Amino acid sequence: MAAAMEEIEAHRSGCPINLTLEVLGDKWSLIVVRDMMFGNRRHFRELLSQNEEGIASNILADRLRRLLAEGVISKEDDPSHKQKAIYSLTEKGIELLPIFAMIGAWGRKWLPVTEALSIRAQILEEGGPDLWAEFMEELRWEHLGTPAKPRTGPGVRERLRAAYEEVVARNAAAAS
Amino acid sequence: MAAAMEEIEAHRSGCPINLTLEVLGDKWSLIVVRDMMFGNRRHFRELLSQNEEGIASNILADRLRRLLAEGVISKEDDPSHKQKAIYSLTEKGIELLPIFAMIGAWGRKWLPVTEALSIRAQILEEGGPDLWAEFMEELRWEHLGTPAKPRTGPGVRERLRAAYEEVVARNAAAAS
DNA sequence: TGCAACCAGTTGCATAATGCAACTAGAATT
DNA sequence: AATTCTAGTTGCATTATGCAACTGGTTGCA
Repeated sequence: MAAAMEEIEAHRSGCPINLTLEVLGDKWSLIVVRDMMFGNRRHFRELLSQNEEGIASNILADRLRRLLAEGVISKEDDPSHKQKAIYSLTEKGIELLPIFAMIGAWGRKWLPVTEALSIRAQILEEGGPDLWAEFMEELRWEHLGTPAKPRTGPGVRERLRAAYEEVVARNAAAAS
Repeated sequence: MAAAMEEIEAHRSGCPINLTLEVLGDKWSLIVVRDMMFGNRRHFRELLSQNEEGIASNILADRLRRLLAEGVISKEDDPSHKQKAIYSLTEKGIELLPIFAMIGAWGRKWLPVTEALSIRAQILEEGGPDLWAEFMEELRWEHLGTPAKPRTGPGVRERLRAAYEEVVARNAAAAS
């Protein structure tokens, strides 16, 4: 009863949009998940140093802590290095992919995106729910250790990465 | 040139997800848009008093100002009342609907939502892109003044509202 | 004409979140 | 033994949020 009351009073409302914003409604949480999902960053230092937006280490530590508490990500020891922690997406985190796809599509249409950084969003938008499902299966294999189906050719993330590299290379050539 | 530099330096990165978070990445902006979209709140006092989460007037004023500056909403005088302002969604704002649908679906699956406040998300999820398109057409008519197609029966928002009322009534009956 | 209710906010102040730079402490590498 | 790599922490300044009271004007009604 007391626990139930606390549960109720801990939230502004039981609206799914509000509850989602209570978990992810800030400027950094989804950036961290994005880097894990699309950039395959699994360690603290990768998330910190390779982050495009320049997240600060204390903010990153705080967000990892919160996402962990919310069950969006999980954390385990890296057997190859006693000090290394491996962060993984949970099923709850993996299922954020359709939200990213929609946000990416909206941002690409209405905001001043750069070509290189929005090519992934474009591919994800054009691929539609089938591609999202394929990517989510790939993420389950990588992050949850579920058995992977036999696949021919590169995975979704690899295709997204290759498209990104291609744009970067093309722009570099055009600038010279 | 200087303006272009400012444009570039004003953003953390040109990633569509990041740019979207710069506009909507806080705990209140999407709540305000949600109330305009699903609750048909068009005046300051409606948004303030009927808000489920208890938004404060200074926060509401600030968010309306920002959303206006970002072009997500528009503002005009109410001809029937000199002091009344009417807030409307722009096309940019209306096209947030698929994001709301995805966020609603995720929140409904993973967070402690209440039945009454999540029935709309359920209907929107079950209706899929066709229902979203129908709702967006309705919003264009209401907010942008585009000519409405002839329609038989209640609109999408009305159906969502009726479903909500039904759950509330059923729960009230069950509690007595 | 006067008064209450309504309108869109603003103001002041306390608390919380963010951002930056430097720093810690243990583990692996050379 | 020294350097580098690991995941963070700490202190401090700035900014955002939240609450409650308040403002200046408008409208409706007696």
